[in-house]
Amino acid sequence: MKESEEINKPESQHFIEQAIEKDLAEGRNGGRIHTRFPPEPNGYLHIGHAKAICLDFGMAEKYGGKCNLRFDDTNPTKEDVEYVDSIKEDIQWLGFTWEEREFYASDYFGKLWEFAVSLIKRGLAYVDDQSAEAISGQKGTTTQPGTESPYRSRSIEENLDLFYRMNEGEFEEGSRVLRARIDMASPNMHMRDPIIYRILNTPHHRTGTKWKVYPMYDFAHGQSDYFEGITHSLCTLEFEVHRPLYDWFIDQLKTDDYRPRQIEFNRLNLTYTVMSKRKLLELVKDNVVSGWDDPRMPTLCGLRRRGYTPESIRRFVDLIGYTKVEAINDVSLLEYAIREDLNKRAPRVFGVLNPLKVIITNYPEGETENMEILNNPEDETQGKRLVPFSREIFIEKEDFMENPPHKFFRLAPGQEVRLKGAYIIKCNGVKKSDVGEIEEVHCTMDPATRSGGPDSDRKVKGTLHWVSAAHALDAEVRLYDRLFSDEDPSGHKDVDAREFLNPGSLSVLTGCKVEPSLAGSGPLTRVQFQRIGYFCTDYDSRPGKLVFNRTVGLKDSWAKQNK
RNA sequence: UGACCCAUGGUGUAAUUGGUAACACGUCUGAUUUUGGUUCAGAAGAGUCGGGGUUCGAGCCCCUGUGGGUCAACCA
Repeated sequence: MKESEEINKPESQHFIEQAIEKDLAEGRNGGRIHTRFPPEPNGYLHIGHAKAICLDFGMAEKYGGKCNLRFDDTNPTKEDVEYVDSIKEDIQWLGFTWEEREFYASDYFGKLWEFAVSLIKRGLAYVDDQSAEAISGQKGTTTQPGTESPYRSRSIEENLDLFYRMNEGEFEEGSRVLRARIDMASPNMHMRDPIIYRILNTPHHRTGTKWKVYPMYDFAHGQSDYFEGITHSLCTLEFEVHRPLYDWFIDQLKTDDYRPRQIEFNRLNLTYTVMSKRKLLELVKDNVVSGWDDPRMPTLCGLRRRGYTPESIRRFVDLIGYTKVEAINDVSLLEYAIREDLNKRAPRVFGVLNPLKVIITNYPEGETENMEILNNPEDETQGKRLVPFSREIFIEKEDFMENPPHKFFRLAPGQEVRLKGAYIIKCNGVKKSDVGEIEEVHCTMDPATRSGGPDSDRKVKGTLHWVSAAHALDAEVRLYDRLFSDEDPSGHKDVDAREFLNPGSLSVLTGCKVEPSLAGSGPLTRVQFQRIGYFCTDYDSRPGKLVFNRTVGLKDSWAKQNK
């Protein structure tokens, strides 16, 4: 039955899978599939990278191939080992492995140098002595062809000599570059004699001061693919115009039938979320956030600390798909993915964000009962826990109203509610302070309504969570409205990320009370506080205090109704 | 006033490659429920950017227009 359904409903493939299967069918590259994930170690990975990671590793997995991890470290001025380590950690956290295939573009500096020399010898590259301004001035515009550099037809010997001397440290940064000799009139700007090597005096995090010249992205990426035997070089849409140049270099390099192929897909955009690495770096450097792993950040480590599971992120990526459309994905889909996952795995516990004391006047003073409660009603294998109950408890302030509107199902004078896992109680009155604030709610309980008791199936309008005042643990809770503010920066061009990370998106609640069963729960323990939402214990806890980050809220139709 | 890419419910994707628009999220009902959660049942919502053409038949092919994106870093 199930099988026939699967047969009738074939998995639809995205265009990249189709392209790969076509290549496979045509026997290209000997039927090999080999991809790579090529981050530049200049920042932390964010959820946008997760989309690329899932594709690169996913395609290799699906088609019995391999996926390399390759750090695209051709610009020492921006890169650092700190980032290398975090990137590796995040990929593994997502559940992928590159096995022993950890590579660096800088591994190929020697080969790249030789290839450049070979291009010079073939008259396909030359040293240009002009300034950056002069070169860009000659580039022409998108509608007008460029003009040729006066150095374009230097002799091979002179080019060779100059290129060697560039790498000896004889010339200043910016004084000379090596350019590919292609076509200054090409309608594609990238083909107008692109710069392929520049002089940089910053020491490289891996090769130190060995090199004085460094290859540009276009002169490193495709060749690195070629050196590694990559068959499918998957990248984002903005590299589409680079493809002719990618192919041009491969043409000059290849010696047999093997050739890597670049395929572009749409990058991940999320509503209300700033995704630019440069802007995220600003937030970190200016201490607007506590670090790359601040739970408000869309970085993988930020999401992790916020309580997102790797499964939920992979599921989300799966849901949004791969196309060539510049899409903006709604965060609600991400939130759905984490809710779906946590709903299955997170144990339910009681917690009270804004405590309101309830005194059960007919409950004996000093007595304590341990209520046995299912950790997850949908999954009995998660067991039960004992929650202490006593005369004085806390409930959520929001769960009591002195003058309730119509259809308010919770506690109010004269109204009955069930305390989940315990008794049905009825409110008889309140005690107010001099200024009229409600300090205590006075209730009576019905012993026969204890969970499992004779009258336990009596229907009441609402069920509240609660925490015994004497047993409750202090906690600090951080609520995040969204990753960023209500205004949607994803549609804006050059936004200042700070403007969108408004302080209102984070509120820190102290004086919160949680169930004693939470004592000693380690960092990144994910729980669902009944009626409040899904939370994650933070490793940033201070001694003696439990700190929770809200992962995502519950769907709350009552709140929605009353907006 | 160029090259390349893109256009399907509010959002993201599908459509056996030319056979009469499907799925998920979101939204809205209703039922169950010791979480106003979950689960379950159901509904509304696009006729596929416009205009031509080919065809018995077009979301898929062709032409043309419109709209959007990318490209003129010694960044990746």
